[in-house]
Amino acid sequence: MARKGLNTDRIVEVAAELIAERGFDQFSLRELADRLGVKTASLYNHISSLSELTSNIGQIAFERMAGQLYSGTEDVLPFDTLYHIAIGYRKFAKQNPELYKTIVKIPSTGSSGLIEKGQSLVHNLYPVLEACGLSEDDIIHFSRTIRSAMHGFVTLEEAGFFGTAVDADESYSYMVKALIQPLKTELGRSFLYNIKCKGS
Amino acid sequence: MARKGLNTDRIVEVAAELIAERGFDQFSLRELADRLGVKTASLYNHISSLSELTSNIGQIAFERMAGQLYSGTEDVLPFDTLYHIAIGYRKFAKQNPELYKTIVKIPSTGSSGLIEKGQSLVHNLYPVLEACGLSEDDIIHFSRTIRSAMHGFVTLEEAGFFGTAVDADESYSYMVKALIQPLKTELGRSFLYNIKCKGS
DNA sequence: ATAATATAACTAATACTATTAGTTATGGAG
DNA sequence: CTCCATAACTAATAGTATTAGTTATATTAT
Repeated sequence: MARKGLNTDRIVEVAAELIAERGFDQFSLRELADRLGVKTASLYNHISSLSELTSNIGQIAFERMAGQLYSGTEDVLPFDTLYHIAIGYRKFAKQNPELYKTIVKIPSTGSSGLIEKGQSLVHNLYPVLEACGLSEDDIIHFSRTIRSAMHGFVTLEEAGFFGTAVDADESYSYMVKALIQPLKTELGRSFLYNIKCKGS
Repeated sequence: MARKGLNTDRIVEVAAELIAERGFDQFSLRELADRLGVKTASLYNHISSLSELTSNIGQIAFERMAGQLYSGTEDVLPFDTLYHIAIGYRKFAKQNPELYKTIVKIPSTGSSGLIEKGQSLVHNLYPVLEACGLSEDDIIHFSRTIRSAMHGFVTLEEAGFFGTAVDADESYSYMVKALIQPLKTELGRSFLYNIKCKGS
């Protein structure tokens, strides 16, 4: 009964480790407790439920992603930040498929912490988009667009919805450029504004 | 012990109904069996496992979506098919959130039936894209791009990742046009080809 | 029409799951 | 050194999917 010095952070950390190793679908509190050298019920002194724990794991997944996305981002030319984020996003998802799956499969509790961390992933886009002369609303629209595209792509790819006939790397590159390229030229931006001014 | 005339199709149908009503996370074989007036174990005469059942539900979700997407698509001008599919996709996802969630949360078995039905959702795009003069590869790239964008958008929106400050309808409209509009003009298409010819 | 066979639905049991209540022992604060 | 909070425990509950084995029914062949 000696105390193991357990705390919430350590539990979340080891849980993430376990999910990364064995897969989200295989994860259970029993296995987690085993690895922590403790009985299952003891976890409840530090967490309130499995779904809360899952949400916390999703949050640290986002945090790690953000860390990886923004490391060495200072050297990079402002505009290339867009590409940097887009490429890094999929890279992380491919390197940590089970962790990313956790985000996808989180029960719909609408955890505000998770949502904030998810949104902050593309925060570095904003100054660049401002510099392009996009309005506040357009910045939101574009941000949602590229997040949707990135998230949708890695999700569909991981789930096997893309065939193998055509290289997925190329498709991703195509998609990212189709979204970003127009921002780079006066011509493309006028295109965007045109879109904005037209009715639905 | 009188036979209830049960079969796999009916089970899947009622399961989908149950998920639509009570939510994917609340779904269980017990509740399903109850509604079918049968004991849980009896279901196994018709299905082989829960995950197989879930995959089947995902398939009929895709089928219904395709049905809704392509109903009255003959009247529509060829090019507007693109918009028609994009708008219909999100419309279905919003009308059947729990059913769509099923697709998202399906265990990663890589069911080939599911994958085919998912891919066929955008099949009607192909002739239109061909008519635009896109190469075979570009058609695949574009198809993956718009599927990613649509799927990502409805998933993130449903999960609450978009704030309420800016209307999501507008964002979706923005996204769809940003992807499709370039195909409509010689200028935009040359833009696309340009993208294709450049290295990554 | 009757007998044989396949199988739908059943009961009962297994092995898991998360979660809660109540107990014991430990580490730190006063 | 004592008190108190609480970490870790044991034991139990209610739920899950799944399997094995039994019984009755419906269909098929004779």
